[in-house]
Amino acid sequence: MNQPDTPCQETLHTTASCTDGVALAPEVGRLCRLLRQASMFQSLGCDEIARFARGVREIKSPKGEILFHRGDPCNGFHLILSGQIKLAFTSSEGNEKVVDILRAGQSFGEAVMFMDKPYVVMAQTLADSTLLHIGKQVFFEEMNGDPLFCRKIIAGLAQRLHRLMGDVESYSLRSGRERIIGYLLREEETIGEAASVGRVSIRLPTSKGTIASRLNLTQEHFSRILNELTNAGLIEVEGRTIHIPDISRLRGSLD
Amino acid sequence: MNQPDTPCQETLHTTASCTDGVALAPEVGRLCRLLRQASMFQSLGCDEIARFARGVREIKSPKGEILFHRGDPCNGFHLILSGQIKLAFTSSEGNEKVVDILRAGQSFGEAVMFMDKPYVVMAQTLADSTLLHIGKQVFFEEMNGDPLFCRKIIAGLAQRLHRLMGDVESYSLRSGRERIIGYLLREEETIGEAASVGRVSIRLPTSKGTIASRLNLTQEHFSRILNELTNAGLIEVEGRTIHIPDISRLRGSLD
DNA sequence: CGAAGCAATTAACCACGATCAAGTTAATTC
DNA sequence: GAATTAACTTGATCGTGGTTAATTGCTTCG
Repeated sequence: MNQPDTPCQETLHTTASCTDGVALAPEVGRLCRLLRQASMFQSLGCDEIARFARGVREIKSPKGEILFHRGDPCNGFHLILSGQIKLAFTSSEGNEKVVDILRAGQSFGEAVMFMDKPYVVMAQTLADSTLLHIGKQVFFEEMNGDPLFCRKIIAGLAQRLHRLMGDVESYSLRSGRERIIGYLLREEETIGEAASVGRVSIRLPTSKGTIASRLNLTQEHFSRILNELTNAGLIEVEGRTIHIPDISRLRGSLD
Repeated sequence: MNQPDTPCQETLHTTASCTDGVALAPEVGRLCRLLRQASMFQSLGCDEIARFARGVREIKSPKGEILFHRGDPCNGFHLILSGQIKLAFTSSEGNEKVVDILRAGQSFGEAVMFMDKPYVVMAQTLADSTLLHIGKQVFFEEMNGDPLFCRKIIAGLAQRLHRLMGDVESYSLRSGRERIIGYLLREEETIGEAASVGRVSIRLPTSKGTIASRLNLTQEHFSRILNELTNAGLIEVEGRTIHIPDISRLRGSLD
């Protein structure tokens, strides 16, 4: 189903040491720029970030590649520079449940790293992607002296918990239709411009099947509900693009 | 449905200052003993814990009382000293979904506290309970100078995330029957002695309806499945006590 | 002691959403 | 541009689990 499992990895450290001591500076500058994408690194100075260099490696991964499976040991976490990643459970019967779909700027795997347990989900690229892998060793060392850095990490974990709680809530007390509408509205909020009124369009970030699974629905059921919403005049489907003629009406259809 | 919402609270600080400077010492000793129940405080010395005193208040709450509703502002977190608490979502139609059932030694509300957002769940006592409320102010101050303390908090959050992921997994790819069996096995593990073989008995921590909701089932469905399992000879139900004649057979029935 | 209230069980019925099976686009590859 | 595969849609059918409602203990309380 997927390409063979051979990520083309190369550590930033290696790249730097190939050139020489002097050439380290621009490398650090790049690392600095890249890591700053994650909120937890934003408060750090370039000199502090430089200390991460030896623990960071860059990963370029084509679409469909599996970054890790459930059960694999975890020795760091990932930060997405570009592309798209899905996290998913896979049951013994082969069923798959997508837990999250992540984009550039987001990170994953921290929680597991802090627990010294193997991964509970698998991660797979949904598009050609480049990511950074930050090794747990360096990371832990850097945490020890820096409570502010710790605070950032805590903030990140708390936010993730919050999101997951939202998922649990919608899985357990919202219908499929409600979950889809909620998804569209949220997607519009994050992608679209502020305070959109009236007509807006959303491009789905990946295949409908994957999004369906993310919402705990089968592809078929997802398709049917999209059809219902179309018939109700709430949306117009055009391939991967969803037009919403009147977003406030869609919002209103939730209650 | 419930008693009026008037928790009988009293700050440990107030209690201490009623007596006098000298009487503060034993109070701190008690606080020390109580807080140490939570893993995040275990690494702290009594002198450090003493600094929390002004931010901690003790809450005695009768069964059925609501500690907070969704939407209430959060200015600290709770540690259960005795009793039992449920966390639950409530939908606009009045449906309730129990997210977790917590016992003495466990804490809740940290994640929300770190995010400066209102509660997303409500908390209600399932039995007469006593808890400590630790104010966010003191807590944050104490974190600033103590990376090890931060590490403990991170560990706690990571663990909670892990648990929640387990819930999401079971909600989305296990059947009701599987979830119940899984629950019984986990309950046996935490309550029962190590490596039990053969016949064991479990006393359910609270009403079947509440546990059903925790497992994303209705009370009726829960009852039916318990019946099925009984007919299959896998369990024997005796009120709130579940006897398991052969626990390895129950385990085996999962695949 | 009986009334009231709550927890639990049981049964009949129903619906949401899954499964299975074709069929249709749409995107790749040769 | 035909061939192949993946993504999506549509329809028929089925089943898990929800809904409703009646019944039976089991407390609690007057």
